[in-house]
Amino acid sequence: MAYRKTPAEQDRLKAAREHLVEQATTVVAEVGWANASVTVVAAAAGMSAGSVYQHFPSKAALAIEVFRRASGRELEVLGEVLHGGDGDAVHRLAQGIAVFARRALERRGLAYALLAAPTEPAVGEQRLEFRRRYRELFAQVIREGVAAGLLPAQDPEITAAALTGAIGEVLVDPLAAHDDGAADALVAELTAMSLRCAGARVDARSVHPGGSR
Amino acid sequence: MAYRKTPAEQDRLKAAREHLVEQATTVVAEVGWANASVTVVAAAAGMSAGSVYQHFPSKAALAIEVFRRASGRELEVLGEVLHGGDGDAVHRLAQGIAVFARRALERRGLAYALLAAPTEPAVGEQRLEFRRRYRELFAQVIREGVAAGLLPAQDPEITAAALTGAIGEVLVDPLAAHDDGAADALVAELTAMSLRCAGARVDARSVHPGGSR
DNA sequence: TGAAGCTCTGAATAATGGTTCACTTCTTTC
DNA sequence: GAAAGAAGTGAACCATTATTCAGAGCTTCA
Repeated sequence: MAYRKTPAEQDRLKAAREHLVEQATTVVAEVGWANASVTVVAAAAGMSAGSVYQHFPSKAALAIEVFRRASGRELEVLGEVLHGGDGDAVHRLAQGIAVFARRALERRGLAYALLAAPTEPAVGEQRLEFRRRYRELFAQVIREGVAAGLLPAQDPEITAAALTGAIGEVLVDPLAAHDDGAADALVAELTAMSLRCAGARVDARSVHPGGSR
Repeated sequence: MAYRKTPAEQDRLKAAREHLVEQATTVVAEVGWANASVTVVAAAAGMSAGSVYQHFPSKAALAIEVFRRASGRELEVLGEVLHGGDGDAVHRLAQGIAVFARRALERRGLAYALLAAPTEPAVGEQRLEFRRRYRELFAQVIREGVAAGLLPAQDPEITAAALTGAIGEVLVDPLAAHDDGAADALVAELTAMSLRCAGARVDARSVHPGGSR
């Protein structure tokens, strides 16, 4: 046997795969899923179409990886703020929504691709899956808030679903727009609305539209 | 000249077109946009694939017609309840949401296709367009409610967008599910949540989960 | 250095599904 | 009933793209 993959070679492959995923993410953020063909994505990553299949068994698999990574990051950040943050449940809820919205508005192309852009069924399923997870995160905080007497009795799953949908819908237009006027006002209004939605007594003081992460 | 389209013949053509649109709607409701190929839809309407092009210049045009009609009906019903209904703005808002949700739950397949099922870009654009219109309907009632002192100061456009997204997201799972358990509870909870969202003081008495239209 | 075995390439292939079109069938009118 | 012209048919056509694969070029190791 005259050839065996050396560790360095393995690293190189892994790095190439990484680079491919990153570039694919960029392409998707720029032109949307529909226009991100294998050839275009491969070219952006500086490789040929055929090489993509060295790293992924199909285009769908690559698309899923791109989606999961990007969405996973957001989910993680949201989870940290909602459950690892400080303050009571309502405060954390407000913070979480504000952080989420801000991050989205800072990466419009990507956020739009993840939230709304038309895509192949495989990615659509991921979207549903991740929405379910966002919902679960929200539901936990809401349950906590209800238990602490900060929020009125309600079905936390429904409010959580509503928040997930509401945030997405409120952001869609601003994300598609080209100017980013009034991002602060938007975030403040969205947060206030979300708190009402959950039944928190509106207390503008508990919201700090500042720090964007 | 030995042939001229007779009125009866024109009617027959119009009826055929009508039938095509209706059957296409049924097919879409049953199998989703993705599986509603021209051949399948044509077969359902009892005609050949080629004949579809007698009535529509392209598959996309037919899909758009199907979407606009079905969504248009819902928009109309919602508009009637929101603006033509009786009671104050808050009451009408609650009624509108309840009616919308109920109608969706009674036509799950169609509602799912209109609200969430993956589809070609042309229909996706229609979806955005119609969501904008739903939003506008909600925004008007909310403005009215604010003006009447029934709702707190807020950006009606944002709350309206939020309601649009929230209702859709809350319904997605139940629409996809096969049992229709607890539809009443769902509608009641959704309505209450929506009212909180708009900032109405929750008054369960103002909601009548009854009559489904 | 050279054999072995890998990665990379990109043109060829395959599959899907909308669209066309030569032909058949039906309607109208004289 | 026959000519003129429209509607209907469905198999062939076409466009688009994901996927494959034979060959070129590297990397490893004796």
